[in-house]
Order: sequence, then C-alpha cells, then structure tokens
Amino acid sequence: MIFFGYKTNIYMTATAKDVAKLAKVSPSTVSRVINNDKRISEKTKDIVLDAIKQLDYKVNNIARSLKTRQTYTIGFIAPEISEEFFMRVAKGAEKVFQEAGYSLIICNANDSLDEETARIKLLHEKQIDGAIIIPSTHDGSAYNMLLNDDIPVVLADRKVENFQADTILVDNVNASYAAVEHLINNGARRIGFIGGKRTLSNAQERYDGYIRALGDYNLSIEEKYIRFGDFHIKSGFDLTKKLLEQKEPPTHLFISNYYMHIGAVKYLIETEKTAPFSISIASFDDMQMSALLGHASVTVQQPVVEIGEKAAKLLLGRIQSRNIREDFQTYRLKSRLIYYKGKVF
Amino acid sequence: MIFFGYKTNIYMTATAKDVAKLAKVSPSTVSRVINNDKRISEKTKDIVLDAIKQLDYKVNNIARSLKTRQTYTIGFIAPEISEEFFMRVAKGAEKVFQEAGYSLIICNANDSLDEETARIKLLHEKQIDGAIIIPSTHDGSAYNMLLNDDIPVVLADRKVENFQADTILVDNVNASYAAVEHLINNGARRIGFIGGKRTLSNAQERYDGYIRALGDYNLSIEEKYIRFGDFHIKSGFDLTKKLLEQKEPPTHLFISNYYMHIGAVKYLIETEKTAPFSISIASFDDMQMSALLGHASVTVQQPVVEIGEKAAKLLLGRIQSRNIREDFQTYRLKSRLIYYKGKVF
DNA sequence: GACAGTGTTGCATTCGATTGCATAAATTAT
DNA sequence: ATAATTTATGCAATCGAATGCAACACTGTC
Repeated sequence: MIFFGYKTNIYMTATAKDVAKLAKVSPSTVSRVINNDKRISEKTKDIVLDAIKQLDYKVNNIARSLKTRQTYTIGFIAPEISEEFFMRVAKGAEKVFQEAGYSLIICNANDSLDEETARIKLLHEKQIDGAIIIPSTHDGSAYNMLLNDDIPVVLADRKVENFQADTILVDNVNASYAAVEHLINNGARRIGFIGGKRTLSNAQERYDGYIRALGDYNLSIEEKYIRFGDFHIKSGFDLTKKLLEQKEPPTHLFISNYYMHIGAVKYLIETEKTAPFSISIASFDDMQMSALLGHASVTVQQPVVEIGEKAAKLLLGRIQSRNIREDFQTYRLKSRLIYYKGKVF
Repeated sequence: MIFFGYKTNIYMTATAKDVAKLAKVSPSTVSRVINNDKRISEKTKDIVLDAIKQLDYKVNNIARSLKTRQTYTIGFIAPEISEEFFMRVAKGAEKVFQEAGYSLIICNANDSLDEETARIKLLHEKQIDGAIIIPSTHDGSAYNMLLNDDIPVVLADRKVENFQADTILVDNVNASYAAVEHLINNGARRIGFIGGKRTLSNAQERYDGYIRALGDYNLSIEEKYIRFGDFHIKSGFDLTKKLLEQKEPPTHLFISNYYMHIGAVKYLIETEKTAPFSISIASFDDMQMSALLGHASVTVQQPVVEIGEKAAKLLLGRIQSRNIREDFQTYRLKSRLIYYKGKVF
C-alpha cells in the first residue's frame, strides 16, 4: 500500500526520509527524535512521533549498525546446544542481555576446536558486540581473533590457555571434595573416579578435589580406581565397566558429570549388577532427570543459570565501559550438594 | 598498524576502497571480484585477490546487507531452549543452514505467547531472511508480521491457527496408536492417558491416537483415566498421582511426552508405589535418558533431527525461489517404536 | 581504415541512518 | 532596539558495498 505517496522506496517500508517529509522536517531531526536527543523542541518531537506512528516507521537496524558500528548482538558458543546444562547457562545470559536490548546468536561448537573456530569467524563477520564462550577445548587461541578487533569475550564454566579474559567458574575443587567426603563419611573406602578429559579445566579441578579428599582422609590413591573419559554417556558406560570388572572393584563411584553418570547407570542396569555390594554414586550436575538416576547418593548442584547471568553482566560491563583488555577477573560461584535418599535400585 | 597508508578508515580495517587503491582499480572491480562476477579478466582478478590477501580484507556484511537486503540470518524460536528435544531440532536445522552459508539466531519463547511475539519482533527488526518456529501455543497470528514483510516461515512439530505455512510434523496419531496397541497386546485393559494441552496440535493428535486404539480394540473410554497437563515434569507427577490414587486405578499409562514421563516416574519412586500390579508406561520421545526411565515398556522415537533438517530445507527453498506464499505443504515424518525390556523396577 | 561486436572497467548513485558543523530562530542581556 | 547567547534545526558528508549505465579497449570483418 502506497501511503499518500509518502513511502518512496520500492519496498514500501517507511524510512526516516519519509517520516521527515510527512512531518515537514529534515531526516536529521527524525534521527534525533528516535535517539532521544534532548535538544529538540517538544513541539517538533510530537509532530515527528505522530508521523512515525502514521507511517508505522521502524528504524533500519542494518543501516544504523553500519553507521554506529554497534549491532547489539552477542555471540554465545557452547560445546553442544542439545545439552541441558549449557543451554541453561544460555538462558541465564539471554535474560540479562534481553533486558539490555541485546540479542544472542547461539552457536554449536560440536565439542570440536575446528567448529568452534569456525563459529568464532562467523560471529566476527556478523560483527557481534561481544561473546560468551563455553570453551570446547583447553585452547583459547582462536578467541584472540575477537579481542584483537576490540570485541570483548567472557568465558564460562572452563578456563583456557593462550587467552586472557574474564572467566566465570564454579568451585569445582571444593565441590568434588565435599561429594567425595560424603561418600567417605558413609563408609566408603574404595572410591572409583570417572573424570573428563584432563585438559579441560573443570575436569582437572574435579579430579583435584577427589585426590585431596582421599588424601585428607588417609585413603590410598589407587591408579586402578581412576579413569578419564570425555563427559559423554558412552565413556561413562565404558569406564564403569572397566572399573567394576576388575578384581577388588570400587564400591563407590565419584563421577564428574551428568552424562557419564547416565552412562554408568546404563551399565549397571544392563548388566543387572547386583554385586556383592551395592554401588553408590556421587556425581556432578543436578539436571531435571538427576533425581531419577539410579545409585545416586549425592550430587553437586551448580548454579547454572547464575553462571550465564554473571557472564552476561560482566560482558555488558566490558562493552559499555569500553575497557576491553584490563583487569580480567575470575569468579568462582559456589555449588552445593544435593542428597538423594541413597536409594539403590 | 597502518599498512603503507592504504587503510584509510580510523578502524584500521581494510575496505574495498583500500583494496582498490592498492590494486589500482576501482571499488566496483573489487566488488565484482569478491562476488565472482564472470566478466572480469583473469589478470585483474589475480591482482585484486592479491591485494585482498595483503590487506587481509574482509567484506563488511552489514554494508552488504544494507545494499542487498539479505542478512543470511535465520531465526529459530523454540518454546524452551533448555529442552533437549527442541535443541536437537535446532541442530538439524543449523547443519543445513550452515552449509548454505546462513546462520541461526536461536530464541527462547519460554512457553509464552507474549515472549514468542517479542522474539518475532526482534527477529523482524534484525531483518532475518526466514524463520523456523516451534510454536509455543496454538495461536500463530503473530507470525503474520514476518510473512507480511515477505519473510518466509516454516513451522516445526506443531501446527497453529491463524497462520498458513509449510509445516513439518510427525505422525502423532499413528505413533500413539501403535504405542497404546503395544500395551493392549501385552494384556493392558485399564490404560490411563496423560496428555499435553489439547490446544497444541501434537498433544491433541496423541490423544486421538489413544482414543482410536481403545476403540479399535473395543476397550471402553473412561473419563476417569484421562488427564491433560502441560508437557512438564510437575504435571506428569500430579496427574499420575491423581490417576493412581483413585479406586480401580489404571494398570498402564500412556504418557504424551518425555518430561511428563519423568514426572510420573518421580511420583512412582517417591511413593515407592508397589501396588497390587506393576505400572507399565508407554511414552513419547526417545531422549538420552529415556532408556533409564523406570516403568518404560515402549516409547515413540521421533525423527527429531530430521524435523529440523526438513524444515531448514523447505525454508531455504522458499527463500531461494522467492515463492513465499503459495503451495504450503504439511509433511508428516514417520516415528518408530522403541521397545524397552519391559523392565519394572 | 572504418565499423561492428565483444569483453572489461570505472563513474556515480544508492541502500538508510548518524552527526559535525553551520545557520536560523528565539531568548536574554545590555 | 541591538548585541550576545542559547536553542533548535538543516545541510552535507559518511559508513562500506553493490550495480546500471557509459565508456573504453581490443579483435575481427569487409
């Protein structure tokens, strides 16, 4: 619909020029009105606002971005978008950003450094104003691509090498210490450990907590009770099998994340392991399903949404202050233990 | 780093103009090279490509978008981004789009029509080239905002009222029919039904399959065995409680999705329901954890990733053909049944 | 050697909004 | 009433790339 001849471009969407014509002012004035420039008289402001309403004018964000060099878009890269944990972090971040007028491009790195790097390139090309990254590996060198062009980055959940940034982590060491301690207090002496790739900072830290707890309680650290996987179901399954099929197997397990816990339980169910003893598991992450996972006695509940919120707030601060490179901080958010009834199916 | 004085703008990123100057050609020629215009001589093409490499030139996508009116960005709206099901759809879509050079803005509608509408506005302002929506409600009227501005939309998983579009669904009726049939074949006579909000097309269809199966096998349809919730854990819990606490409770349950199944199992565990009979459950969705859910005898596995892929391909077709409004199709993808060992914990 | 035909390249405008600078209008001071 | 100051608005350039049209260079033909 041509609107009294006021829409001049072929796409029939009103531009600032159209509004200007209708309001009998210049495009600059229109621009000043929509940007709340204070030195504009109430009278013309009203006239312009009225014209805007009449023409249903919306600013063209692309044109605006070209001029202002701000896209109000934030990149969010997670190792795997179908995992509840990461997307709950994303939710926390989205909430904060949305209130500040920013929107999120959520990308999947597929647990691969290459894909992660590809996503970074993409976000860079899209000229995002900042990025939150949950690193897929320990190598953060690709992130410098962003920082070098003054795009601030905040890391969540894991820290990396070769890159400096604000980082939001949880107190992995203390949390896994407490979980293992709980097993010990309940009489556990042979506690198996199933961890993630040690190159990932959170995996290493959870291992450290386990070792420290054993040490403090004078339990010997047995190589044969310790296995490292990759945080996925299959490795939880495989490693549980390995641990339990040896002579003098562990009677308890500390498992470093939710998915490996699932794998462990799958193994226990499939083999209908009833053993001479009952396996009891301490694990990480409290997801919607955690309460139903068999053999769970205690789990570490991380402040997932808060990780995202905190990361988002920090990033916003960096963007707004334009202080991109200094005083990087690392925050450790507190986790807490959730006790299940120790039910063994 | 100023590069031999060739970078003219204050941001020190090379523009087509800089490349042109270095290659001693006009900006138009540079533009033609990067867009693979065939009517350019091999010689100048090489010179320009060399200059591009020297200056590490990257096109400014924002400027390009302003001119071409294409952003190569697709909106993806899901009712809840922390749910594995929806994000697996997103993964399927992302794969297809990525190969075609498009990227995805994933948004969370939080199961709310208002938030969904807000996201649509946002995506509209960002000038996306198309959108895939998993509707949060039965009302699709807000989607017209996109279509009216020639932005094609494809719906996934659920259909809506007040909006016409290509739609990718699964064969809900047949799938739930088959699941219920399986229970009947195993001797079930009193089968409770726990469904989602009937205003959602998939919830209604799953109910239809249940009703049809009972009818075909001459089982009476009992009001007291039928309850509707909201696809979330809590309603699964509450409705299971309601169903089982009555006199002559059902001995089997057909539960319309994964999360309500979780809720049901939570109830069964918490109350340590051992009943005079053992509850056996047929349900929908086969997630990472489904195999571990207690009482499961059979579940419907939907082709989740394929939903996303199919939706993406359709949307790409619409975008590329510029046929936005005609011949809308509805596709029904086939689900299949996964039989668990019928183990009852 | 003039002319048509084909293949390359540049000029200048455009996309829509922002903004420094200049100027006009309104207000206050003298 | 006039000068000085403040306030409000417009002009014109700019952000970086794309593209219709014009112009040029070259080859081949008669």
